[in-house]
This record gives sequence, C-alpha cells and structure tokens, in this order.
Amino acid sequence: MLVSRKNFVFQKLVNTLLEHIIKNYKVDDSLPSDVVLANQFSVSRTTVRKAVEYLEELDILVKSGATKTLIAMPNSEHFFDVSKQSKPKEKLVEEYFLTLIQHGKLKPGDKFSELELARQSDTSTVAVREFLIRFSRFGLIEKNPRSQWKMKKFDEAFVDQLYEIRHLFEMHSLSNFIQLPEDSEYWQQLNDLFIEHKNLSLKMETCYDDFPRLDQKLHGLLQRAHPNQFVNEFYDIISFVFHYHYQWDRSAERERNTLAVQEHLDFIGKMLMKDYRGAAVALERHLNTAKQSLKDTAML
Amino acid sequence: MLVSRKNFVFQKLVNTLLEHIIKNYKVDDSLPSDVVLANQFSVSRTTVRKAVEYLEELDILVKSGATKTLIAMPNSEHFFDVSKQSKPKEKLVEEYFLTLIQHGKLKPGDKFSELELARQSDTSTVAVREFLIRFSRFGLIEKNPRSQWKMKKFDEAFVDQLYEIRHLFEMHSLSNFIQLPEDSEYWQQLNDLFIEHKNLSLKMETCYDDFPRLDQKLHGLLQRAHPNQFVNEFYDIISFVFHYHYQWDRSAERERNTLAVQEHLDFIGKMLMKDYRGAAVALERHLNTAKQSLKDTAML
DNA sequence: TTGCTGTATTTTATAAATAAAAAACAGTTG
DNA sequence: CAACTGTTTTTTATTTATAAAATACAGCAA
Repeated sequence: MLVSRKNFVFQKLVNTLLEHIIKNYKVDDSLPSDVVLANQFSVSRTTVRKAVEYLEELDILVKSGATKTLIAMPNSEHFFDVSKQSKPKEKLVEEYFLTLIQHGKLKPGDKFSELELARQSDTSTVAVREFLIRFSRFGLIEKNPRSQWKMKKFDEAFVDQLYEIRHLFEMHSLSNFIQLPEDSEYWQQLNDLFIEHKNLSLKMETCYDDFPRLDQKLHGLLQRAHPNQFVNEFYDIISFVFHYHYQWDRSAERERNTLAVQEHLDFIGKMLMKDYRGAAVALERHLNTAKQSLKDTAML
Repeated sequence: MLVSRKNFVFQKLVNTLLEHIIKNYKVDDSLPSDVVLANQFSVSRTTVRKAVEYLEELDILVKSGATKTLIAMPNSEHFFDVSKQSKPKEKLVEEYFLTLIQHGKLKPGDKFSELELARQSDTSTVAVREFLIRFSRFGLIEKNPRSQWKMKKFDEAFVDQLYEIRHLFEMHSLSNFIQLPEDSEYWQQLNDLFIEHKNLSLKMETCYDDFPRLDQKLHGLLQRAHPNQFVNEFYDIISFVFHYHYQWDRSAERERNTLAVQEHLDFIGKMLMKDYRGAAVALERHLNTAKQSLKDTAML
C-alpha cells in the first residue's frame, strides 16, 4: 500500500503540462525553458525536468540542448489517472474525524487513539498527529503525553466565554460597519443580503437549512468591511463549535433557524436605517438566543 | 545516541519511589498494592511493576505474592542520575528556536529547515515539526507543503489588528473589574500592585527591566477577576510578539519602561478612585504608546 | 554579465521498525 | 465479588531508511 508515497507532484505536473500544451501550442512549436515552466506551475525545476523527460518518452516532444520541440499533440491516453489518487492526507483525516464527531461516535469525555484514527482514515499516524495538534486550537480535544487524546467536556463556562468574545467582536464589527461612508459598496452588499434573508424567510418551510450559508455570508461581509485576522480565526472556532453540537440534534433546527432569520432581518434592517442603537439591541438579542439554544442542546 | 529513547518515566518513577520510601516508611514495612502506587504517582501499573522489580534487584525490598516488604533503606547511590537526562524534547526545541529568534538569527522573511533545527537542538524532526505546528498559531511563521518554513514578515496591518483586539479585550477587562463589589479581594490586590508600581518607579534607573513582570502581574490580576480562556490565549500572543521584537532592540528600553510604568500608575490610580472614564482614557493612552513603540521598533 | 542546462546535495514526506509505557485480559485469593 | 497479581495486547514515542521534491552548485553559451 505505497500509494501515498507516489509522486503526486510529478503526475499532477504532467497533466497540467499536457493540458497547457493542448491549449497553447501546436506541433513544431518549442516550449519555454525549465526555469520559466517551474515558475509558471510553482514546482521545482527538478520536477519540470522529470516531467519533460517523461514527455520525451511518450514521443510528445524532443529535446536538444536548450530547445524543447513539440512533435505530437497529446491525447487523453497520455494523462495520468488522477481520479484514483486519494486526496491529500490532511483532508482525509479531517473528513474522517469530523464524520466521527458528526455521527456522535465521539462525544465529550470519550478517548480515542491516533493509531486507530490513522487506520480508519487510511493515513499515517504522523498525518493524524499533525491534524490533531492543529485541531486542538479549537479547544475541544486535549491530550497528556503517552496517553490518548480525549474529547474535552463541554461545560457551561466554555460556552459563556465563547459568547462573551463573540459578543465583543460582533459589537465591534457593528460599530465599524456603521461608520462606513455612505457611498461604500458594502452598504449595497448589506442591502442585497437583507433581500436574501427576506426571500429565505418566505420559504422557510422547505429551505430552512439554507440559513447557515447566509449566516456565514453576513459574517464574511462584516469581516471584509473591516478585516482582522484574529477575529476571523475566532469565528472559525465559533462556527465549528456550532456545527459540532447541532450536527446530532436537528430536532428543533427549523424553529431555531426561523427565529434566527427573523433576528437577522431585524438586525440588518436597523443597520440599513442607520439605527445604531437599535441594531446593537437586535444583535444582543440574537446572540443571547444563539447562546441559550447552544446551551440547551449541549448541556442535555 | 539513544538517550532520548531511554525509559524516562521509569527512571523518574524509581526516584520518586525511593524518596517516598525514605520519607514515609521504615524497614519491614510493606508497601501498598501496584494499583494504589500507579494512581498515586500517575503512571501505569506496567511502569510500577518494572520499578518494583528494579527495587528488588537493588535488594531494597522483597516481594512475595501481594506483599512488598521493605528490607533496606535506599541511599543516594540507588537514585538515577537525572541531571544528565536532557529536558523534554519539546522544551529543547522551543528553547533553541526562541534563542535563534532572540539573537536575531531568524528575521522576518528568513527561511529555515526542520532538519537543521532538529540537528541543532538535538532532537528529532518529528519533535521540531510538532513544535512548529503548535507555534504557528502565533501567526509568525508559515509553510507550504514540501517547502521550508518561513518567518512571516511583520507588517503594519498585523500590528494594527493585534492592538485592535488588545484594545477591545483590555477595555472589556477594565469594565468588568470596575463592576466588582467593593469588598472583593481583587481591589486589595490592585492596591498592592499600585504600590509595587510606585516602588519600581522610584528606582527605575536600575531596575527598569523589572517592568515586564509587573505588566504580566497586572494582566494576571484582571484575568483572575474575570477569567476567559480566549482572552488569555490571545494575551500569550501579545506577550510573545512583544518579546519577539524587543529582544533585539534594547536601546530605548529604559525610557520605554519608565513611560509605561507612569502610564500604569495613572491607569491603576484612576481605577482605584473608581474613575471609570479616566481609567479608560489612561488605558487608551497606554495602548497607543505601546503600539507606536512596537511599530517604531519593528518597522525600522 | 545573464540565463540556461546538467548534476549533486539537501530537505521533506512517508513508511517501517522498535522500545517504553499504557491498557486490557485472565486468573487467584481473601 | 472486590481487589489484587501475572501476562498479553495496544498504543505512543522515537529512530532509521528511503522516495519525491526542492534547492544549490558548476559549467556553458549567447
């Protein structure tokens, strides 16, 4: 099972090179130098050379000194079958791990082993380890040396602290947004978003699961208007925790989202009317609802 | 050079066990069961067994079935020499890496290799890798697959965003502190801290490098009064970045700290007088000074 | 010079092997 | 049956080996 040690970068380069040739060259044309190709496709020259060598073997081009002359157009046979190539390790682990969580196989307090994860997700322990270290910044898992990883229990203090920061950040974003000049493009975008919310609220019966997208969009807009990498990173945590807990309790999802859309509408509406105080109150109410509903779900 | 693969946990347990015996037992006493010992010293029973076996070899105790009888008191010869045991890998890497940074060997924009770091710090690439991943949450390093790590360049936007959050958090901490009941112990602690600042300000000529400790203490106090893990983590970043940049420019350190102490005094003083507005203004001023001085140093 | 090729060296990613430690299992005894 | 011991199985930590890719070096030609 040496699949993962295969020369991915090489194969991918060959494929892009073939495509590139088909699109931009014809027989008898000559290709740019190694260095140019390496820069163009963001790989090292070593890889370019190997790929060119390979194309020579395929009788697609001939190389003599500095010139690479195209002698035949590539066809579909020449491409590497990339479909069977599994995704990047990191993605594999992540997907598998999140699936476990979403299916409730890993609940707060549970322990799990790196080795097991590696086997199940068809990756190496190293990949697993690196993912878990990265993931641990969400504050949902922890480990002691020589001992297994453990899902942290999710106590009320955690939720309170999380929402305390969220409150702080969103109020801050709000106050920044309000100060945007009248002719800023973001006001238009906010208006569009208001309409999107309005539309969704009309067909809430069927499309209630479309809300998270809008929620994401609203946050994205506020972030673009006044970017801050720390706020952004924090929001990753928020939205993960959010998913983490709602994934296995969809019971009240429609009601939850219906309410949330209404609160968003209220909030955005007040903003559009430049009613800062009103918007702040609406936001406050929204955050409180969200916090409470998270608690209700998580602390059963 | 198999040093690092040695049985650290085992040796440490033997030593603590010997100490424990000297302190609490005498010849002919019998020791508790494996399980009890394992729990008491937070190791697995496997390790306890190996340690007990080892003590038997040393003729310190005899085991027959369930009873472990002490037959001789341990002496200093029996202890493992723990001094030659290098610290935990993680610490080693961390120290070496931070030293590099502090000596200006790694400046923004520089690249460095895991292998090199592993060699220099006398650890494995795995340990290095794990440290770097963990460290990357500070946002000071980054890497692309198959490529080396790189010190991020430290632009003005980063400082602005950092201080934007700091501003938000510290104002929040302030407003929380002000709301503490009159008889809260924290007011007393704040008062003590005020006096400490006052004392330091008198001998600033010589003890100016004592300021960071007080700064840390002030933050610690605010955090204890109203704990929030996210704020805390963020402050780690702040203080790291702070060190990262001042370490190689101590030129104006005394003036910087003298000013900072004055600003702290102003700030704490206003708090003690319950002058919320005044304290907020003082804090604002302090943060601006800090930000500006960081920029002056970092953006040379 | 500059920009290229060919070759050699380094480094990262990955696998496989193994020691140390933890955890699970199976009896035994009071 | 509860608590223990002796034994076996798993798991983590660490090292070593190697393929893939990136980088550095040396020399050549315009």
